[in-house]
Amino acid sequence: MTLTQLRYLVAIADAGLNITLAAERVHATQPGLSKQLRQLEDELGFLLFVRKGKSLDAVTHAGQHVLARARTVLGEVGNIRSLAANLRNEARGELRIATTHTQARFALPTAIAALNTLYPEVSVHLQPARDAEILAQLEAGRADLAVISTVGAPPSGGIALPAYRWQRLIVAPQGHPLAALKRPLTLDDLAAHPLVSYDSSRRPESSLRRAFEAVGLHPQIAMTAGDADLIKTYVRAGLGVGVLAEMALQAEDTDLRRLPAEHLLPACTTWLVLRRDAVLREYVLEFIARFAPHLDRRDVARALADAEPRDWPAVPHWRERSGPTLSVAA
Amino acid sequence: MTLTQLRYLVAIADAGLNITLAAERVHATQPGLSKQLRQLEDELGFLLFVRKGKSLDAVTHAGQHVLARARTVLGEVGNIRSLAANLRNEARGELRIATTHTQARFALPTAIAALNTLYPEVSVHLQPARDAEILAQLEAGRADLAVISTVGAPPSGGIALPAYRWQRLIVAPQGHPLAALKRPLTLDDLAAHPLVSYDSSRRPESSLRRAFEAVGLHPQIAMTAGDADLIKTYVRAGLGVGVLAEMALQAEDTDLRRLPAEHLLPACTTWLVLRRDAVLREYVLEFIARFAPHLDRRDVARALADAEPRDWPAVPHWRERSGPTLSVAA
DNA sequence: CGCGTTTACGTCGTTCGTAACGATA
DNA sequence: TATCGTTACGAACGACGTAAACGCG
Repeated sequence: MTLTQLRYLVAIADAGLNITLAAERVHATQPGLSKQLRQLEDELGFLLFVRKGKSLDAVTHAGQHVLARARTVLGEVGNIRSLAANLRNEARGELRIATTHTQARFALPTAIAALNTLYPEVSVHLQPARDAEILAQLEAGRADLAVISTVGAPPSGGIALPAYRWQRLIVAPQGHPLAALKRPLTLDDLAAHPLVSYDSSRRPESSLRRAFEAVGLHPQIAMTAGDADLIKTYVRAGLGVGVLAEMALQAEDTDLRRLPAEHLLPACTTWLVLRRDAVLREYVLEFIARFAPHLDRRDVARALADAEPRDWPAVPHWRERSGPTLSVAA
Repeated sequence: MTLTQLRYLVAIADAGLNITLAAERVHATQPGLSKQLRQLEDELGFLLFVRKGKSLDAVTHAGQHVLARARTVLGEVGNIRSLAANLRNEARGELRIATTHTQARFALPTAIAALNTLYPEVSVHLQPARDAEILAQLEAGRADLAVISTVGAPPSGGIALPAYRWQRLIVAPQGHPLAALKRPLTLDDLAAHPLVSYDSSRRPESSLRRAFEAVGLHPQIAMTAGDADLIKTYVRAGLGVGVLAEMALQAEDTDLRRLPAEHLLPACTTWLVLRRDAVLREYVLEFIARFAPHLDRRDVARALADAEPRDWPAVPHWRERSGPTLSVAA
């Protein structure tokens, strides 16, 4: 068993059992991977993949276990490398962030821009994914950092640092009946119109649905998208009333009427999630400091060491996020 | 970085920084280890050991971290190998048990003998150590299993399975004043005589000392040993009154008078401690089933998966440990 | 017929052991 | 002087890439 074999193994798994694709990703040739895989299987004495003809068809049950172990092995090897790179003050590296489209588009840019000026040799890789996949990406080692939002408790499966809190906004095109309301919006008002919101509100446990169901209402969700820009587009097209994150409404969206919904929908918290036992490169700490400036660097280090959540300083609201970091944006 | 390099690295650390000794243990040559170590250091870009002249003098601060990571890497690689060996129904293997002399001498033999008849090709390796070291051995991966006793809570740092409970006995030579007592023994009686007991009772937190100090007494400990046989020998020689585990007094010790001490000293629990996330070979589960027959095999598997202690069935007392397994002894 | 995997083969790099050297106590 | 680590060298192994063959859709 060699580290190369394990690396090839997870590359094949991550490439969807396509050896040729996996070979490209690890900068090696396809026969090389095939051979190493076979050797590993020979040494272990059982098949890691089920073959259908010549192709790989599925991961064996035993293969699942081996894969999981292999991932932690490679993770720890990566940790050793990070440790070394930190000691060496190595400026190059990469930062893979798994997150939602909303965060990537509206919340992360300033912090990433700031990071880029400080560490121009660090290549940032944003991996947009659906909520459920984000933490899986993190745990599988395909991301160094996850940025994800919840309504209540922090996400489990990693070390969660609270970044900021935010509210949802209701947006309607000018001239829409709701836009002309003189009184505060109610859930009944909303339930009377088709809604346009995020894909995640399709899930029955979504906080949007639950807010309605708590008072016996059933929202009519006309359409969902993963992307706030799409939501805004369809709201403009008159498809319905938009429900989206306040970060997603920018200064130039003057044609949309923004209706506060703090009194209707619970606040969300956006979390930075790190793998347990991960050694972070210096620039990752720098990024965290930019993205969540209210967190003391030592608090972050402690959270990583203790591997247990602790009491954090008050989490700022999105609107309160201070100017200095914002002005760094290119 | 290769697995070989990491294996050599921890071998050198475990050999007390003696490369020659480490080379023997990994069945390789000394120049080979030297070279691999240097290559690893070159790749990481810093020294793992501080050199004094040509010899290794200490582990670098960074080296400590790398060592810890390397151990978990090798542990996971071992887990993969165990997984494979289990699937293959491999009968060969080794079982390294870190434990105290008392357990090794009086509690483990029947279970080990039973294991040996079932799995003659498994070589059992007993590693006697002092209490504090035992769990360290386990966590460093130098043992597969720890057997250790506590008075109260289970030991932390691994998954603890309760094996059995036991009491301490007071032993005195025939003719000793205490041996002639007609009434139950008191702590005052004991405090009046020099005691001979285990090394662990030297520690101020030892349950023996605390039992005395709770009533304002200070025992006079004449001598300690790690070894019950030594304690018995010195009790016979008249050095003092012995305080030892009930398992240590056997049928042939007719010349010693045994005085119950349940009412004076708290009961002890002996635990089987496993590493978290360890893949156990089949024969280890078999051994556990022999040594702690009251534990359901599925409970053990669950405890390993959940990694959290749960409620165990009633833990038997040493005297109640059933006959069937005892009769298997060779 | 194209895509993807396996097989075959030649080259290169690396590891490993032996042997000699060097330093340290 | 004995012990332990380093350097040097040669042999053998193993990994890798190229090229061709094989199956499958």
